[in-house]
Amino acid sequence: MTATSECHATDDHRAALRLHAPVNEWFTEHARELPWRRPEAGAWGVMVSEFMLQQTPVSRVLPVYEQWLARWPRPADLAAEEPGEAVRAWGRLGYPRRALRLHGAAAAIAERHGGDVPTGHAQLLALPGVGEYTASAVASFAYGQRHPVLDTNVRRVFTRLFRGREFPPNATTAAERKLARAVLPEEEATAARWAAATMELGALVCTARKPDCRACPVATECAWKIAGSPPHEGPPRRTQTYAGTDRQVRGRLLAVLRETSAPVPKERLDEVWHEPVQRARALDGLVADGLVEPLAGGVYRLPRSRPHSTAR
DNA sequence: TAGGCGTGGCC
DNA sequence: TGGCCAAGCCT
Repeated sequence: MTATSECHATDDHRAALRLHAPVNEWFTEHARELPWRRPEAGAWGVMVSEFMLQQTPVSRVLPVYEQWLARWPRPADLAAEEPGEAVRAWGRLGYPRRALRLHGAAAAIAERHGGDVPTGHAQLLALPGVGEYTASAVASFAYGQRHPVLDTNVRRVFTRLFRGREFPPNATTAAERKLARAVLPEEEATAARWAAATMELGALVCTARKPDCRACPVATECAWKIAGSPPHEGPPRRTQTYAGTDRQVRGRLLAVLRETSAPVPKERLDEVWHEPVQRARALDGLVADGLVEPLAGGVYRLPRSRPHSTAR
């Protein structure tokens, strides 16, 4: 570690001290009322919401979240269910492997943690589908712990505020983690609130396309705004193609199976895509992922057997 | 570590 | 219109 970078972190830390109060006060004033922020949501509600919100907008999560919590109010309720039912209830949220992983996480919680969402960051991280972000988010939002929470919103806010650039790098860097830790409030409850507040600021004000700097509580401190809001430089931001990809085929195949409780003959699945090689590859991929269960006689259904070990 | 993995709304 | 974007994870 060079002296220069140590100094940089210290400078960031000093700069951040002036930001904690205005950002957290802005959050008090402007935070959206979301069901997983209600006290009665509990840690399980927080965890379910975090899985569903991975790469998926709040507006589309809301109805599915309500149905999910009503049907499976505790981890053990979901764990006792067929994994295919989790995939079905996932509906059109996208990335259905998340449904399978949430089911696996519920099973692990039931088996390893007595049915209660664990409080330790390492225990959370060991659950299927829980990465660095989700473990920190659950520990922070559900249990009020002090963790750097680096999601796409926070990365963008910090990049603008402290680095003077419009967008963060494609992949999260060690420098970003260091920065997030350096600017984290010392006091536990303040840090947990800061995590939620910086995320909300990124979601509502410091947005990717049209940041509303007039509404920003720390606009006068923002390095990017002070620099004249220079446009993004460097490598183009990673974007995803979809039309014509295996993902689109997988989506169509799974949509058929979600809507049918009885096993579906392969001929019915063949109707969703014209190109046989890609169609077969997509179906094989779904089977390999445990999202589809092949039965004897060329029929398919959502998985009944436990597809994955809950160990990790 | 780059790339696979859904879906839909927005401008 | 179509590229961009949305509270990532996993290999």
